[in-house]
Amino acid sequence: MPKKPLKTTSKAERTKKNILDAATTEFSSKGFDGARIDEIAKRSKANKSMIYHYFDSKENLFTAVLENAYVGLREYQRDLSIVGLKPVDGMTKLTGYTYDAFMQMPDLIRLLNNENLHKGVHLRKSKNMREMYDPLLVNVGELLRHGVKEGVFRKNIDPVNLYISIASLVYHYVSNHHTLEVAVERELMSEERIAERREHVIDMVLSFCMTNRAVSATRKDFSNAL
Amino acid sequence: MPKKPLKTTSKAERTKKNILDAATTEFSSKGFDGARIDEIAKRSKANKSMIYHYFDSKENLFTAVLENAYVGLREYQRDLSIVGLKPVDGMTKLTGYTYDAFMQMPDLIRLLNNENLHKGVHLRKSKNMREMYDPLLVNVGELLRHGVKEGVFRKNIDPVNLYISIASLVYHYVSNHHTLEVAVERELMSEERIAERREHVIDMVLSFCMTNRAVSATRKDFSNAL
Amino acid sequence: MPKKPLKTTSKAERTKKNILDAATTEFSSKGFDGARIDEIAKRSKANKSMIYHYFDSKENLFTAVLENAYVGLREYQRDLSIVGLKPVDGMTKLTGYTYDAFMQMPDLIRLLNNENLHKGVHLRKSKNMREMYDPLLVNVGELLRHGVKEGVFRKNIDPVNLYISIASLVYHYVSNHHTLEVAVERELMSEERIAERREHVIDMVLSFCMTNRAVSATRKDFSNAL
Amino acid sequence: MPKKPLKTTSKAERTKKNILDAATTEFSSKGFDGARIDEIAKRSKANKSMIYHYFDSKENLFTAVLENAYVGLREYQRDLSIVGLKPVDGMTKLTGYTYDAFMQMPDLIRLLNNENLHKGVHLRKSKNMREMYDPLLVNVGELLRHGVKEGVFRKNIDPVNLYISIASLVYHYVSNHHTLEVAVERELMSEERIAERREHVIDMVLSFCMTNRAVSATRKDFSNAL
DNA sequence: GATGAATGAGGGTTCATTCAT
DNA sequence: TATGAATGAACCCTCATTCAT
Repeated sequence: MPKKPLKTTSKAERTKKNILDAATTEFSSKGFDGARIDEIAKRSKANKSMIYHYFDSKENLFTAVLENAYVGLREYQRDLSIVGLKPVDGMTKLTGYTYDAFMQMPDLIRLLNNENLHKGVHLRKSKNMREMYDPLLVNVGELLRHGVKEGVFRKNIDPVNLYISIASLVYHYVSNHHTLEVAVERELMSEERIAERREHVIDMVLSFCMTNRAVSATRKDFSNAL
Repeated sequence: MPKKPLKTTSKAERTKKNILDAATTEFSSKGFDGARIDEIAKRSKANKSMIYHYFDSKENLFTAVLENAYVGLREYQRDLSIVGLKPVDGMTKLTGYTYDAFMQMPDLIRLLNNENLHKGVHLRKSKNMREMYDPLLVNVGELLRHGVKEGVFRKNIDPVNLYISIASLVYHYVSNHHTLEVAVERELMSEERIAERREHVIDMVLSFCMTNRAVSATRKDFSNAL
Repeated sequence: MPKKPLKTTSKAERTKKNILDAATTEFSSKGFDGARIDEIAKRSKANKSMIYHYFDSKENLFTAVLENAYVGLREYQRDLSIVGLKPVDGMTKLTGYTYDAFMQMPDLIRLLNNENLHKGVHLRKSKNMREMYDPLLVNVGELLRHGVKEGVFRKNIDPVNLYISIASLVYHYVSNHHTLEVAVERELMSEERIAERREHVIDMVLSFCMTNRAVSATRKDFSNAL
Repeated sequence: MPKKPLKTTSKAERTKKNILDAATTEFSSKGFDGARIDEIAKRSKANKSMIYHYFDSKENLFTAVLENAYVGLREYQRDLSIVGLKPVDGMTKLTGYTYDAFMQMPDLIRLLNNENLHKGVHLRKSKNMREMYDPLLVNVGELLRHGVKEGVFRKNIDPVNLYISIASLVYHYVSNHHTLEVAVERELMSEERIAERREHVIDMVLSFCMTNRAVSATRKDFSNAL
């Protein structure tokens, strides 16, 4: 008779997980420098020393958090299947899916912003992350090639820049909505606005890629917006 | 013969300016929480107490820095004239100009990221900044209207979302290039890449706005990019 | 056999106690504003952070010190028994005992002076202290009533004012002896003077209360004192 | 023809006076360590450097303030005349007058408390103050002698201790009313209470001095006070 | 005599990290 | 593996004092 049940996460692992979760919340809401180990300990109900036992230092903990969040994104992205779709449908789905992904992961966005503030040191240090290719990037390339072959997408589109643009259009809206709201004097995170933005981004990406753009018939009239 | 030269900024003002400059560097490179008052003092060659004499608190100093950088951007933007230009030329110039502006102001971008981490509290608190409308936003609206009237731009484009998109395409590249570089395994801030990106962004904006897109004939061939 | 000895105060409690003791010395000798946390840390051999760990702030530490000293006084006072004594004897004992108490607690006196400088904010904030009635006050009332009933004490004496007077006669001598010494050009804290003062205070209180004052036959001759 | 009018306080003197007044307020309300030079400068509308010009240091300024307040008290006391009064009337007047004096000078009381906290260093250092004899002390001695000669006052009363007692009964009430109020749960500084206390103190002093005490017929009934 | 700018030591407080059990 | 106590460097901020004009 085994002492430990097989399929159980050990107490140790649970503690570690709790710490990681608490750290994710703390780091993403306060940034690396604003985050407090004490707070992470309190929130994870772990003893402070445990954090050092498992993660050695604040820096390492941050890296672990970042890695973890990154994996989450990649996993989310890998759930998307565009096989068998026509290029336009694929691009639409891909863009929308990416949009949804980031909308659901504001934590990751804040972590990445922080990482950029620190010039990407943690990301660069982590072998895991460097080796984790981005499915979005691969998919964009794939779709572009298909689309070009079928004549629906323009030639000469740099997939890397397109990838960056899709990410930009999606990411920036979540990342900077606080300051954007002040500039545009409009609330941006209401359900309606979020849906509108989704349409807009897809429209933008397709307009850019397609040789003949089919304008959505259902589009709202913005002629009096400003 | 006057004792004092006429065009002298007072010593006090110079000190204040030095502090503000040093603080801009420090805050934008380390973020609010990572920034050190001691470092600002050292860099500005001012005594630490002077900082408090002129700015009362770290928080206030940050607000002053943000405000100052914001004003810089607005002034830069106001130098742009699109009067008399055709809509397409205007939009091209506007987008390119915005791109250049942000490329030259990485500090501001980091400050804004930080401000978003803190949910925009400083920005919202500052009456000055809230009242400073964004020329880009106004110009985008203007251009869209003209373009629609002349039949070169699509109807039904939301100027606010377009404004956000232009900002996104430009801002994100500067803001997140460290993490993007890891993802796309490409160096992004070389002169060549920066120029390429500029083209790309303009292309994207025009593709989106125009009814009949004129594809740039000189566009590079990216078919083997990935 | 138990691993831990039974009567051990935990290490934490000992540290806390050390801090409180050191703080009492520091606050009572320098006042709230003159007291230095660094000094308290040094004297208590505790790390400065421990002070904040246990007491949160200088203000709270002061309150704790005051409370602690107050409790000390009340405990001292509660040791006094006047049951069964005749009113005059009781009043004599009570006054003398109070005198002795304050003589032994110059720290408390300085703390109270400081508290009065700060308008009693700490005292008023502390529920504990507000609820701690003063045995002296109760006893004075009791004795007066008995004495009046037995005809040895005058009617119409306000116990509150009498209480205050006893406290005044005792307290002021300890509290202000430095300036008094300059005014009267007499050293006041010698054993002899202290004893003399004790007699004087008791005499004063009795003179005030009694209907027929019995003049002490052994009283010194002061006719050439000045 | 003189440049300066003779009987005018010069601007310099006025500045000095303003500083002294502001310093008195500041020191008496915050104590030596709690007082702020900046605050004194602001309140006196003098430049901070002027304070150092006239008074050299915070310490010296405090001494000047104390000296000044002391002189005020002495001057007040010197206005009292008891010549020609019968001993009992004289003692009554003297005590009442002292009571009134202290009631009007809470600032001085706080300064003296502070001085005692600092063990009287400033007072002892000031030759002026050490040489300023206390009229109260002289008068007490005088009255006692007359009273004894006329047979209305007891022999064997130590004038120094009596002097201290009168001061105690008066001073403590003003000095410690904040903490006393908490202890006796009674508001102490209302006009009525102040008047009551005055009666009480006089009664106490006379009871102590007189051979045959005449009990005031108008005395309130306190038998239910507690 | 008066002003405004500057100085530097140090004050209260925080926080990542380690030690002892 | 886990706990609680302790550490020490450093952080933001204050304040008495001085300098230059």
